[in-house]
Amino acid sequence: MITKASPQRVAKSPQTGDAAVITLEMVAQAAGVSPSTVSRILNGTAVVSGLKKKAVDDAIANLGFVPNPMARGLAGGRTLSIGVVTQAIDSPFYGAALRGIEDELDPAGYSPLFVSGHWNATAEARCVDVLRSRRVDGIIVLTGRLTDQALEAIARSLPVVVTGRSLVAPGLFSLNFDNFEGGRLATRYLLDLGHQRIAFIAGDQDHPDATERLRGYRAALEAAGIAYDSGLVVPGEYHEISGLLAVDRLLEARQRFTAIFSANDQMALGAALGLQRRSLRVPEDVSVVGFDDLPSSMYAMPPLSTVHQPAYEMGRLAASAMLQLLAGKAPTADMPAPRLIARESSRRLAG
Amino acid sequence: MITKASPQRVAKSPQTGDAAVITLEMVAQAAGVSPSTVSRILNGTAVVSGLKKKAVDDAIANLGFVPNPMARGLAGGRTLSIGVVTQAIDSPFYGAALRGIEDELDPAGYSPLFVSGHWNATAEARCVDVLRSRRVDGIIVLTGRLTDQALEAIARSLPVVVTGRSLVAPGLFSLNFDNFEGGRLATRYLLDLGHQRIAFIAGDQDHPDATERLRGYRAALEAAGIAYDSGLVVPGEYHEISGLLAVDRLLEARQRFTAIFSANDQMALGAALGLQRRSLRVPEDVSVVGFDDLPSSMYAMPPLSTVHQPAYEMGRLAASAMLQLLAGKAPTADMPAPRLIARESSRRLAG
DNA sequence: TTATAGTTTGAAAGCGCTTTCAAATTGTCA
DNA sequence: TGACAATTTGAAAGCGCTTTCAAACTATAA
Repeated sequence: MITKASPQRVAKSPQTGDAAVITLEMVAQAAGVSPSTVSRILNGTAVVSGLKKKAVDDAIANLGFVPNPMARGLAGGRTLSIGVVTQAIDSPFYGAALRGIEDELDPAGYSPLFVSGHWNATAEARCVDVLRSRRVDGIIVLTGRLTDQALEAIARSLPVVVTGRSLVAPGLFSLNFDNFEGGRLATRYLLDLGHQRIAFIAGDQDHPDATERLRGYRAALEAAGIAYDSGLVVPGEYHEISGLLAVDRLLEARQRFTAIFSANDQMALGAALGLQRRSLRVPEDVSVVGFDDLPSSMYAMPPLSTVHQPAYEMGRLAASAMLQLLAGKAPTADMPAPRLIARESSRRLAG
Repeated sequence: MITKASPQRVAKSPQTGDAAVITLEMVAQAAGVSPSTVSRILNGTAVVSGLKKKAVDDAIANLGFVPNPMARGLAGGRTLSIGVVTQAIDSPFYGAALRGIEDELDPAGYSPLFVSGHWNATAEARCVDVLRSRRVDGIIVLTGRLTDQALEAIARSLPVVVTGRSLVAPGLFSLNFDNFEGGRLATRYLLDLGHQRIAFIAGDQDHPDATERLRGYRAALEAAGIAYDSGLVVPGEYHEISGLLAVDRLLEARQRFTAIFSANDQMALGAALGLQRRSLRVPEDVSVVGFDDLPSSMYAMPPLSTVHQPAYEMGRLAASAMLQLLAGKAPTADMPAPRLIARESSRRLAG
């Protein structure tokens, strides 16, 4: 009589050369203990006598046992995976954050599960549902457009870490960069260089970070006794093209300005290109300062002065906060303060 | 007597408002059939009478049932997740590919699991082990440094799709971009513009794609009857800084050249900066052509001429090939041919 | 010494699903 | 109409782990 083979039986691990699919039960047998004991040792759930512990550890090492996360998840309710709702996985800014998350989660045995929300509340909600259906142990939300209430609701069933806003709720930790201070810093830097007419290319005003940066711009102006001129502020969408268009608008409106502060680097780069198209040199004719300090900004032409936003660090902090949340502790992470990086796209106003 | 609550019981889905954790068994009960029948309908494993099917579908919809992937994975041996070994999740090039993968996998109900190999064979092997321990259904390897044999070995236990090389093996599909043709195209473009002394900034020579691009460069020169001059070829590491350093080296060696072809955009941008530092204008004094066509290259200063490499498309194709592999079909995907994108960083040689 | 409390350990019951196997149902042909 | 094959369905056995519960053992007190 022929019995059908069990489906998808993994043969051999080509890397390690170990035999296939070692189960906890096999470890138990090899160590001469019960499966419960092996599980306890694996999870540190209970005290086990030194002798048995050693026997089990040896068996695990010898057999090359790797616990099956599926089974663990099913039985224990933990999947050792963390959902990450990002906005655009291919954005230079979020990319760095994702790497930070990965680097922090990996040593703890957790794996990130990235999903892209595309700056869209509906899509983000769907992402959360996907993550929930995958039974992630927690969710990290990188900024995004979900409402605070929606986040609080998620936090009722799952630990949540969110960046880009300040929110206090049970089961939720938020990690906010001081965008106001960053905006203020950049503007004051330009003021200190003697610039008085500083244009501002704003980000999407639905975003708290964009509005905060604008607020910082205004605050610095005010502190310097310079009246706010709404004609110098043009809206943007955080993409290069917005920066280019913004310059066109400013120039067509015949605005006078000697410097541009852009709410992010991508728009700053677009603005630089727009200026060059109009035969205005950076920084000789117009100084440009960005925000974010993307890795490539250092190599832009000219290298871009900008407010450094520690995306990688932010990812690490978010992940570490999540780990603390999962451990039942109250996270303590705090974002570093904004720093201005002066490069060649800005200079002292001549005359 | 007090019984402890089961651990981590999810309360309510805040998004949908549905009651918590509907199981297949509850669906079966609601529809008045056995769990087996529900499973069969879910997976299309067997024919089920129209009546029962309708009852089950209704029950699923009413209860808002979402199958638990853990349980599915445990029982069925499928996890509906695909491991993706990428090199740097925050690289502009790979970012686009990852998005392509995500976009293609998502509608099929699969989730990608991204891990970064950091251009390091050992790290990549570890990544594969992590993915295997997570019981992914297949692995997509984006280029990387694993040997062909290592990949073939993995393919013996798991379907594999690999980009950046041409490899034929059972259970494995490879998707290669024609880097040779790309290199040839860029070089010929420059030759057609009248350039004769064209410097080449090479990528890491351990990479087939880098060596292929170099080969294309040489082939174009040869076809034009121009002798290959190794003094015009400088090594690089695919990062901006390499481009900058390469220009320094060329200039310090007093090489004459009117154009630079860089094996990727990042180095091209670095080179442009290096040229500017030496008071050489792009494109007036030196034409620059890159490779990749990163999204930001369009907004570089000046906008960079480059060989378009369809990273997003590549991701989609890789994912779609994986889906076909999983369905037991032989994938048919093929990469689009290289295209040259002429922008402002290159121009006809004057005189 | 025996009774009692405190520890370590194992047996066994799930977690939510898939899949086998056999039973029940339906259809077909003599 | 009965005998048999073909089809649809359900019962039950896992998948590999965690966790409860109670048994077995050890230490302490009377």
